[in-house]
Amino acid sequence: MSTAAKGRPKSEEKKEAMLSAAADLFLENGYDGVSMDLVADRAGVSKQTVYSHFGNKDALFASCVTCKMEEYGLGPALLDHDLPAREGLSRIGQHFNALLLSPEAVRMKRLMCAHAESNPKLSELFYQAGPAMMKEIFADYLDRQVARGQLQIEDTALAARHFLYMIQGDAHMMALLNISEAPSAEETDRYVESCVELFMTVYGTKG
Amino acid sequence: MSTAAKGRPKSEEKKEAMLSAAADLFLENGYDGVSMDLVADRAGVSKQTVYSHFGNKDALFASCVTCKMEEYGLGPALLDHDLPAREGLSRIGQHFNALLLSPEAVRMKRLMCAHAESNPKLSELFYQAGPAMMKEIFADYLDRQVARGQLQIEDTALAARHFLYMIQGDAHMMALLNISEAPSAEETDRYVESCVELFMTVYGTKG
DNA sequence: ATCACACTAGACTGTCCAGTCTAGTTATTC
DNA sequence: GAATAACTAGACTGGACAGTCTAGTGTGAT
Repeated sequence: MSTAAKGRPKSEEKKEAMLSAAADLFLENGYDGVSMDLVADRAGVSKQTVYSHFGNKDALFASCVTCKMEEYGLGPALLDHDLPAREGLSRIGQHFNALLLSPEAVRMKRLMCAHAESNPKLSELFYQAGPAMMKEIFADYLDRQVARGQLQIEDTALAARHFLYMIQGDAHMMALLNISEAPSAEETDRYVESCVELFMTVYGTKG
Repeated sequence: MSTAAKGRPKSEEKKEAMLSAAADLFLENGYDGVSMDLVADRAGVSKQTVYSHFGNKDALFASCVTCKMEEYGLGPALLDHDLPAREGLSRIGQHFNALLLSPEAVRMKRLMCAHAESNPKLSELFYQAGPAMMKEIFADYLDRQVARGQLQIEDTALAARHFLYMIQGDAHMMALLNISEAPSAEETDRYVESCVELFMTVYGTKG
């Protein structure tokens, strides 16, 4: 039963170097823009080693995505349930926005869109670990605020979508499309605040 | 001055066949997934003719995008300025949503995202002719409704963003990522209506 | 009729790249 | 120290494909 393990074991260190190099390259240059030779080179490893660990390019790509998704999973500690709703929403909105606009997240989304047709499993993975997860976490937050009497919402899942999708707005679209004169951080902040305002008008408790 | 035009002129018909074939192929298979041989074949034309009309693959791609963008430009006739605001918004929202979810629009956006880094000119073209145009048209619509006393809005450009980006929501994200169990048409309709409702709560004139 | 150019069919070049193979080296276990 | 398997360096195969070239055939303007 005990794992036999005769001979030299595969190096976990090298595996990580390969994953990290490959992820960087894929995010920067896209799937087609990266050759296995380049990955091997960048990871300081021979090509054969890449194949011995991952089998083929597709599998390497999939491993990179899975790995990145696990990294992202650790992020939802930024909810402060005890703040007044308006401040809490504002903080969440700003953080969420910053996450969406980070170069890595933007590149990841581009990559997932590009291969959604040819590789729907990966884009589904991305959707579940990203947008769907965020939606769920935020809906829970809203539930708590309703319980605290800070908000008045019938369907918190629906309200969560209203808020999260509204907040993405122009800034996200422009980042995704790499538009040159993107709105400044201040403009984006102000937009987020306007969304919070709007949300509170609709879902805030009166008085 | 008059265009000299000696010899046989280039066939406009063939040019259109090439553009149409290439656009279909690019939208279906992405830039890297299409070879010039395939385009020539599909257009019923020899490869040399493709090169003689477009010079190289990049230029062909650019022509396809420009062409598609011109097609899309003709769409904003669906605004009925005389309807009550609630019905008008509902209609616009539904149309806008249907447009965003059409397979062609989804593929175009994927393509533009994928090449936003390597070809920002094209994605900018897309942004201007697509989202930016829509935003402008819709803000104008809101201005009119404010003038008619149907809505009460300080900043119509801001309100337009609120509405249009909120409305995209999950359905658009899932279409882009090719998620298998997309929401049904009824669910999406209901979501759009909920956005209209929310918008009217904030920006509708009382009583 | 003739010039000029578009067009065709297909061969060809050069490059890139996924994936394999080889021969030798190094680390790990028993 | 012998067996085993990971690893390296680099050559190699085979296929795809952008772009060019050639030689010949339409086709429209003057």
